[in-house]
Amino acid sequence: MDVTIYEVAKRAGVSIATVSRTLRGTGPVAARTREKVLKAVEELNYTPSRLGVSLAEGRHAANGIVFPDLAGPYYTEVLLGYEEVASELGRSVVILSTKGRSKVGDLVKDLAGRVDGMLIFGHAVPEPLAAELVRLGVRLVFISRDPLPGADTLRSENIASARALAAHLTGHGYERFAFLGAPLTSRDDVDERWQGVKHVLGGAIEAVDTGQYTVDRGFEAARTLLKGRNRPRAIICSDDEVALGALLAAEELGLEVPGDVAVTGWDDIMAARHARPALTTVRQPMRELGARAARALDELITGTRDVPKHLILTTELVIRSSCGHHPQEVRT
Amino acid sequence: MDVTIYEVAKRAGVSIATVSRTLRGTGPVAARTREKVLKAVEELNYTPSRLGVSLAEGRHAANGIVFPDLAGPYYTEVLLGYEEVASELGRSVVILSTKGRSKVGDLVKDLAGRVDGMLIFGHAVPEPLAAELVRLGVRLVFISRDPLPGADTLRSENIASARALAAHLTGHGYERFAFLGAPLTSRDDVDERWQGVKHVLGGAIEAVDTGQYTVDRGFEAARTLLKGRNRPRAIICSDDEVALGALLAAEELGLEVPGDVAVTGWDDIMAARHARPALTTVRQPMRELGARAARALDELITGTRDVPKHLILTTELVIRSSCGHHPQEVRT
DNA sequence: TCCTTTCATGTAAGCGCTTTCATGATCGCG
DNA sequence: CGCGATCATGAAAGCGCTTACATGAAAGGA
Repeated sequence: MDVTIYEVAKRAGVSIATVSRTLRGTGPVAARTREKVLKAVEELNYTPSRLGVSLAEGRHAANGIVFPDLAGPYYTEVLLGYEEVASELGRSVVILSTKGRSKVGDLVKDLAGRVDGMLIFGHAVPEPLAAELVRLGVRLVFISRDPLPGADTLRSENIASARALAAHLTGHGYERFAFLGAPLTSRDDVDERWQGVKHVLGGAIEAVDTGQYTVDRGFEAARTLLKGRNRPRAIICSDDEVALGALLAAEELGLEVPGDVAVTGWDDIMAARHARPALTTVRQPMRELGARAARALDELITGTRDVPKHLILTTELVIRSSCGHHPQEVRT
Repeated sequence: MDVTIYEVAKRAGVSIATVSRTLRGTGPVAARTREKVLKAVEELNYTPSRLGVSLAEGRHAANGIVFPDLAGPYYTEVLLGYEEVASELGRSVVILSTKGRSKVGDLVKDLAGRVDGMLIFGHAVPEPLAAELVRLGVRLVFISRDPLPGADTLRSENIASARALAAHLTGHGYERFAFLGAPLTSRDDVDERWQGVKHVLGGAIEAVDTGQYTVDRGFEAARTLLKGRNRPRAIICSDDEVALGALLAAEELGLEVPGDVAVTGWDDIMAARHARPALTTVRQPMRELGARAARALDELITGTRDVPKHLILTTELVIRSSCGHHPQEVRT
């Protein structure tokens, strides 16, 4: 990768401006000259340096994405949608995970210096840093976060689907509930889910902290809960991973799901579909989230739009067997 | 992000060389001068342009990764391990998916121009392009691919674990087998798995094509197979996703796993653990693969090593309930 | 034939940063 | 006191590329 435009120009017997014009199609080039240039390019196997192009153009042709941790299918699916659209738009995707990293501020700013804009997940970046990035004029789209002045936000709908989920469970006749995976911050996705189910179930539901939204933490908290004196008839979990943990706990304690205790999740990840019983959950349009984020960012980067936008994508209740028996069981 | 080193230099009343020296610690700077520079940096909120630094240094401080498609937990886990080590080494990670993309060659070369080296999965990149990248001097590590002159390769062990898996199944007394998910290319991971089990089972096993290694394809092929006249007693699957499809097929046909038909997978993804029955599989050290790839690439990039290396990481047979009953069942 | 327009091409100035080398000042040693 | 070494700093040259603007040639129209 050591050939420069100067060598191509010399071999073709033209100026570097003509080489650039030929390759980029930005100006007139005589047919014969064009042939000479393309021949030299081929012989020398020349590919323009991304660095040189980006510096000269003043743009990186790249998008950043910052997430707390890629572990968990939710983030992966969003990344997939994001990368696909970014690539269609001619941009690379540079990733950064912040979990367990020191000097997050430096890492994020370094990333900002490499890309034309960034997608940031919820609270992967602390509030003061988020505000600073906005102030610095970085083009930003936040996912699953309250609207922030100067940046786009994008999230999935939580409250209505949480209400629908809770209503569905009451339709099974259950009267005592627990919400596993209490919200860690206010106004984030999980808090909205909690608010939604609490709206329907009121005093019939209590929130139980898991600390993190992982299978292991879900398992531990559910085991403690199910061994207690006040065992809920149904456990509504913050997300599918916590729900998978709850399924494991029920299994270990010899409890039937949904016969003894119903369990629901959120996200509709692969493992939720393949668990037995298959999890009733709420499907998030994760790829769509990523794709929409990439398009929103494109508008900001190209200057097509400079007024921040706040989008909410719909979610969908997915009824499977973990919440209870249904008169007409369908294949999951 | 518009502040340049010239503005900092002007405000501090020094040259840009002194600003650079101060920030990078590459040469002597008087204490008083240093204070003036740092003050200016703080007041102007200056962060060096990644582009400028990279062009001047002649290095990108970034690693690339090319995969066929991120869908499926296998790739995600590798990416996690890779990104973590790359970040420790002060490098960003730029991702590229090649599935369904036209002009893969251009995309990959563009990526090569943005990074100091790349990790490429198996056959995400066609053979001629792989050879061309090597010829161009790109620092490369391939995962799950036969040794290629001039590049590192890294893979998980397949044959020995496949043999162990097949031997375990014969220990259950089964005599008729199918291998679901026939190899698409020779000498790749799946081919090695097939060779391993065939070595043990010989004429007692036949390979069945799925076309792709997905749940849906596994489901279709397994349904056809299990409805046929020559139903195997055990299905060894190329990977966990195909195996999950086979579980679904058995379920739909009212067959008990492992009572009527045993099923095994490969990878040990989350969904394999949470399926019921939980899948017997072979655990790939996916994160370790990614981490090792990042370290190998670092050696090539820094020039610590310039002789290609070929590594094989061990895999581990994980016995769960899908292969048959065991005298001492353990929690999965 | 002359003038205007269009095509084609090259020169030069950046884009933002790093670093080599030259220079001046100061300090220490003989 | 003079010389050599060390410290501190700035000027200049790139790193690889894009593109505005100037210039010459050719073509077309009056």
